[in-house]
Amino acid sequence: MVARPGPKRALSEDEVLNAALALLDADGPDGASIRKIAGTLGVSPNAVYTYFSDKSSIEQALVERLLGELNRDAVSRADWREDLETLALDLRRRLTAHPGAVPLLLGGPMNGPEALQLGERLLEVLARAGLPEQAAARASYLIMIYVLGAVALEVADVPQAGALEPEASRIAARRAAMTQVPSSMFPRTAAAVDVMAQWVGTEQYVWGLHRVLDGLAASR
Amino acid sequence: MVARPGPKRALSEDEVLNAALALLDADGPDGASIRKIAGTLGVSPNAVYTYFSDKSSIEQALVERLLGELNRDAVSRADWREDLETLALDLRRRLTAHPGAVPLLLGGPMNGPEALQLGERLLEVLARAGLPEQAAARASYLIMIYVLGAVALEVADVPQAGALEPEASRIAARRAAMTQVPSSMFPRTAAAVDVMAQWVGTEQYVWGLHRVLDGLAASR
DNA sequence: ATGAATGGTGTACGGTGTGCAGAGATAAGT
DNA sequence: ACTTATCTCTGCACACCGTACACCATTCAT
Repeated sequence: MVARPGPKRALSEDEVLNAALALLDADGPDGASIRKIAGTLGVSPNAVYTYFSDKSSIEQALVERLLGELNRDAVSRADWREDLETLALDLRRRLTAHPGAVPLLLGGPMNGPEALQLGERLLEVLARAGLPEQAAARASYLIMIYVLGAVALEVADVPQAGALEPEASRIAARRAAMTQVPSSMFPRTAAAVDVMAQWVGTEQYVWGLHRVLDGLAASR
Repeated sequence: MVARPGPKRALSEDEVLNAALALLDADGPDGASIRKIAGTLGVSPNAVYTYFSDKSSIEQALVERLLGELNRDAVSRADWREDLETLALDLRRRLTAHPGAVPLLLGGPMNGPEALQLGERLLEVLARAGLPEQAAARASYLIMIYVLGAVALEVADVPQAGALEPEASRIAARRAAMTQVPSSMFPRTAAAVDVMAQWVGTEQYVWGLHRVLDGLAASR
C-alpha cells in the first residue's frame, strides 16, 4: 500500500456496496441507482465513480461480495449429499434475503474469483462423492442451474419490491391466486393447486435438489 | 367485437410486440424502450400506450407470445422422456433465439394463460410417465427450473447484446477465457476447463436434463 | 515551494417511463 | 343531419437515469 497524492477518501468501496445493497433491499432491483447511492452516502453522484468505474462494476462487486460471504462458511462433513444440501440451502437463504440482488447474479457471467471459488468447492465435494472429473464438472453446473434457477423463479414470483414475506405468507398468496385458474381449461393444474402453491417453499426446494442428486448418484 | 367510436387504430398490439422483439434482438435486454418501439413504428411514444397500459404489460405480453408459439407445437405422444427432451430442447431453442427476451421471463411470475398451458402440458406428460399427482406437480416445477435456469445462465454468459453466436464460437470463447484461471488457486477448475467450456452447449444441456429425469424416474 | 496526482462538486447531455392537455376522427343517439 | 360521447394520437413536461467534462481543493514526492 503505497501512499498516493491527493485528498484522503471520504468513503470506501465497502460503504458504496453497503449502500447499494440496502437500496436494493428497500426499493427492489432498480432501487440502487448511482444517484440514490450517492444520496445515502451524503455525497455527489459523481463521487461514486471514484470507487467504481461504472454501475455494472458495482453490481459485479456486489455479487462477488455475496458469494464471498457464502464461501467464508465452508462446512465440510462426511456425506457429500449432506454437504451439497447444506450449501444449496445456504445459498438460497442468502440470496432470498436480498431478492433485489438476484437479477444481478443472472445479469452477467459467473466468472469472478468468488464465483470460481464456489465452483471449486462444488468440484471438490463432487470428487469426494466419487464422480470422475468430467462428470463432476458437468454436475457442478447442473447444481448451479438448479440453485440459481430455483431462487430466480422464487424471487420472480413476488411482484413487489422489498424484503420477501415469510414463506407461509407467500405460499398462502399463491394458493389464493391459483384457485382462480379455471379447471375447464387447466384441469390438472386446478387439481394440483395445493402442491403448486408450495413450489416456492423450502420443502419443494429440497425435494428438487434430492431428485437432482439422485440423478447424479445414479450416473456414477 | 362491438364497433366503438373514435378513429381506427393505425397499429395493432401484435405490431407493437413485433417491434419490441426486434429491438430486443438487435439491442439487447434494454433495447426495447417505449420511445424506440414508437420510433420503429413511425408513431409518437405515447401512442404506444393506446395498445398497452405500461411497459411491463408489453413485456408480459411478449413472454406470453413466445410461450404461445411453443405451445402451438404439440408434443408427439411417444416415450415420456423423449417428449420432455423434445419440449426442453424446443424451449431452449426458442429462448436462445431471443436472448434479450430471456430476462423478461425471469422478471415476473409465470402466471399467464400460456404459462399455465405449458404447465398443464408438463403435468400431462408426467402423469403419463406414471408419476402420482403430487409428484407430477413437483416434477413439473423442477423441469421448469432446470430449463429456465440453464437458458438464463447460457444467455448471461454472453456479455454483448444481439443474437447469440453459434454454439461452437461461444464454447471456444469460454475455453479461451477459462485457460486464464490460475491452477494454483483453482486446481480442479483449471483441470476441467475443457468440460466447463462446454457448459453452454447442447450436449451439456441434454446431459443435465437426463440427470433430472433419472432422478424423477427413480422417485416413482 | 512546486508539480503531479487524486477526490469531490457542479453542470450538462442524451436517454428513460409516463402523466396531462388537446386536436382530430369516428360512431351512436337524437 | 346534428350533437355528443368516445377513442386515437400528438406535443409538452416532469422526474428520473448513467455518466462525460471542466474545475477546484487537497495531498504527496521532489
